[in-house]
Amino acid sequence: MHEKMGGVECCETTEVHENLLHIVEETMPEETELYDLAELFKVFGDSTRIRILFVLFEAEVCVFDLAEALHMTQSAISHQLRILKQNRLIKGRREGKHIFYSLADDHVRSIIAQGREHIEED
Amino acid sequence: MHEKMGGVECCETTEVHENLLHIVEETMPEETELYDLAELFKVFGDSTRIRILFVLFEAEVCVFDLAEALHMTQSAISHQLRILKQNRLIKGRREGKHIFYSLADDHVRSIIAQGREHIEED
DNA sequence: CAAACATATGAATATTTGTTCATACGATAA
DNA sequence: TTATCGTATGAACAAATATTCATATGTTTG
Repeated sequence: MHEKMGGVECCETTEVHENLLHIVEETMPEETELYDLAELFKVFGDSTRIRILFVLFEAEVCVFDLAEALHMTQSAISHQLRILKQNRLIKGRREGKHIFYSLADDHVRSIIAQGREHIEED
Repeated sequence: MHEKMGGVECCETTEVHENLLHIVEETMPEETELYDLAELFKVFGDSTRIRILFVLFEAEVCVFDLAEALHMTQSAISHQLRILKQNRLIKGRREGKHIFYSLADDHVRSIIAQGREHIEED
């Protein structure tokens, strides 16, 4: 009887499968939200961007100073700022020739804080 | 006088730079922690792994059932489980031929929750 | 023991991604 | 306006990564 599932043999009963599939169907976010979530965390998944965020934790800083503080090219920083801005992690404010960047909201702080907590476990 | 900074001309005074560099030096985590942080978030930065985690939010599940629930190859799932396990986001428990996977701790839940909150802003 | 099942893993491939280089854009000052 | 400064951006290249395929490992059953 079990072999009639199309070769599927894993686990004891088919009930478990149906139950799981049902629960997954109910609680799994929509395809677009899953994609956006992954996209968001991808932004945090680069040490250069993380370092930029740590600087912006302390002050509102222009591109040039960010580049200097992190010992990186203005272009490299600018490219990363663009990604951070697109994902609404930071925002830019123009003041003459400068553009000063700062955190967009406090989720950035709490997400990174949670990450640090996880890492600092033994 | 400003030109003597080695061509550096940005921003009004050199004080700002020194101040920023000092603050950054004080508050920036160590190189290894920054790398580990980025590495952790990189793990969340893939929709397949996110989907696996959402399944494990609901139940302890074996590899085969995960593959079935997510309509993916056993091999693809296994590769991703390895990454999740290496970063201590999940843990495996052997029971006969099966290996049941579950969340390692609650940081996983809260990190993803924070991510969803950020996304669900207008 | 051999056979079957559940899972893991190495190699190969296609795609994604971060940095560099050159250049363009926008604002200000002369 | 022209020159200069601060920033943005497109193309190119190298490095990282997710999936597939084939195969190996480990466990149970006959």
